[in-house]
Amino acid sequence: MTLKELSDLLGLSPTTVSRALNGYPEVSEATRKRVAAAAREHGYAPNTRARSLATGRAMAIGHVIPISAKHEMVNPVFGDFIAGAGEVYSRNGYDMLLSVVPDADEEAAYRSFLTKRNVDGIILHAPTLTDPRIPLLNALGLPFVVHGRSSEMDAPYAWVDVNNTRAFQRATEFLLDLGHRRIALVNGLEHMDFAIRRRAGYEAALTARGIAPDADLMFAGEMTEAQGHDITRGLLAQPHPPTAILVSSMISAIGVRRGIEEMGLRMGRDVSLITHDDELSYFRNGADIPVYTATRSSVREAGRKAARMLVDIIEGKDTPRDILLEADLTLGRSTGPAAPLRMETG
Amino acid sequence: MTLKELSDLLGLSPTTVSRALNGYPEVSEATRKRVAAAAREHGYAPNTRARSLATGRAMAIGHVIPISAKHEMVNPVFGDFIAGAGEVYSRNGYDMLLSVVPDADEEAAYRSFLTKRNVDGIILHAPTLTDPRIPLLNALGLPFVVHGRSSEMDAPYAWVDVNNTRAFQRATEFLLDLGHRRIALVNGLEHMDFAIRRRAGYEAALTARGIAPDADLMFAGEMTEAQGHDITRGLLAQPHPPTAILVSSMISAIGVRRGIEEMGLRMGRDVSLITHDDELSYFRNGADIPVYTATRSSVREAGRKAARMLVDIIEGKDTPRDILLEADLTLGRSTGPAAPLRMETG
DNA sequence: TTGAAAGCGATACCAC
DNA sequence: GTGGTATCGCTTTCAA
Repeated sequence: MTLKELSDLLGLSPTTVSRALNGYPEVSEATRKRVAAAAREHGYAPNTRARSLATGRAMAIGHVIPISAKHEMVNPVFGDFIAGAGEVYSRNGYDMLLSVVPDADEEAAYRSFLTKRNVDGIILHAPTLTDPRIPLLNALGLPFVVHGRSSEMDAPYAWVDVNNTRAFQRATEFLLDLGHRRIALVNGLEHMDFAIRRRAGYEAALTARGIAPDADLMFAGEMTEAQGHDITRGLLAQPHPPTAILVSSMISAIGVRRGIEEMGLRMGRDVSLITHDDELSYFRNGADIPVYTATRSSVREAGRKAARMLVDIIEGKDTPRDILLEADLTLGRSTGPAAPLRMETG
Repeated sequence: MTLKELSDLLGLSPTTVSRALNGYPEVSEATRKRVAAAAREHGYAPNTRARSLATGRAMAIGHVIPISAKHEMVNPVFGDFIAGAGEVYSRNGYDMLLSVVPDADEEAAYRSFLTKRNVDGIILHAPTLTDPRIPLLNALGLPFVVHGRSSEMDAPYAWVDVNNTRAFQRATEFLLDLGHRRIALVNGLEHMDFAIRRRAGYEAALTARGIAPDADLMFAGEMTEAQGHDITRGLLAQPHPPTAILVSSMISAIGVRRGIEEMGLRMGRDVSLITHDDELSYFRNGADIPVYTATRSSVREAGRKAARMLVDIIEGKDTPRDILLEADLTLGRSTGPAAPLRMETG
């Protein structure tokens, strides 16, 4: 069913039917009702391509998911972010275009979005400390919102981020409060902005208590099961192993747990663990003090916020240009008795 | 830069330029070279929307990601599947359209793809035992490939699946070989086809050894951290707890591990664990016998295969209509000494 | 309040 | 081997 067919059916011109359906004011209420009814009855929906050819708007938003050429693994938080963004898009009539590219080909992907004109804007994922994609997109004139920040980039850009620094600072403080002194950090690759911030939070907490960050306890790498596993085995084989481990990713944490198990150690007694984006990562001590890190639900919320921001920018609406989400674990779900992250005092 | 502008520049007609760019045979080699050079130089790329309006083909493929209305969680395997599919699409000039919808609205999403005509085909995710979307898509006449199967559906359809039955049968046999007799199953929701198959494999292995499947050890639910956690705490509090747990999902397994830790038990001694889609899930006994389950890499491979199949179907090429992948853990990565999944004999 | 007609940017048929 | 032109389905200006 096309607009023309529908209008023939109604004995109206395509013009009028189009106006009725798109809420133009000059159509009489009676006509509008009649048109809407017929459209519904015959299951009419405008052809997206024809519409966007006519309007010059694609009604689609692009997400470029960079995947590591080495490990070919997709960070699972993308799934949650995208789910959040998708909600907002569908409510606003936008499609979501996903482009999965090896990290090297990213620039080509953006240019292709521009030249093919199939998106009205894009969401930038996984920004580095000084991300070259930001000036690129600014130069291309394609509206965009960054999921995360690019701290050393001075060009202005819109962003949505969780407070990584604070999350890791709080988590570290919490472990310190329990009496831990040797706390390891299993982090993402440190050209990533989020990883830098996480380490900064971790170091700030240590330093504030007069503990010098120990390079032997700090690790950065791609967040895979194998990474967590290998690092943990190495750590726990040291003469002075850490008593607690702070892990940047749910996936790495799987490996960390495996490593601890393989060494025959017991969680919460021999070693304690805080994971950043695990939905179950609520850790409480006896006094019910929450630790702040990001859960998968909060990533989803970030997706919603970023999509909202981008849609507003595209449509010329007034909108804040940056949002910092406090990823508060009190949002997390708490079932049954909590595991103590205790420090052995014996 | 549009086709018209480019052709004016070259002193040719848009027709000729279009033909040159699209590899039509009647263009002279000289012209083709000249056109290609000019196109490259001026960064010309055809407007996707105009092209697909003219050809009637969208050059895009839709994925509908259903999210549970209750938990709002996205199964992380989608990320891996989509990464695999994305590779194939971009190599073949297709875009990927993602539609994230609450499971209730799925049918509307398909119809909307059809009426808006913005995809040439779709990938169906997470099929149930008799999935109503299959006859729906058949009726709509939209080409599709199912990621998984719908066992009790008799209509023909194309699919790509991992061998869930065999994976769980092998994993169970492996635990039985180690001496385990009380093996729990933490499964996905059992209206899902994959969950039914996994249970079937598990039960087949038990039955073959003369062990009657015990309903008290079998659980089905949404695969979240909380699910694994809650079930595990319940299981381990029983008078006769299982000595091993077979878990359908990496995410549930995070909760299972938490549960085991919280009960103060030791992995591999008090309880053993096999997880289905964890990249580190290579488990070996002393004799280096691999256990077959699906890793994230194999899901990615499934994504590639499904995309390839769908593209071939859309383009009218000859292609197999079903592929069963053996998800072989020997594909998995093996670092360091493996953890024994031993059975205590004391 | 409604309609006719000109694009939007490509492809494809038909002449030459 | 090349070019003119209708066409895809819609929006939008201009007239009525």
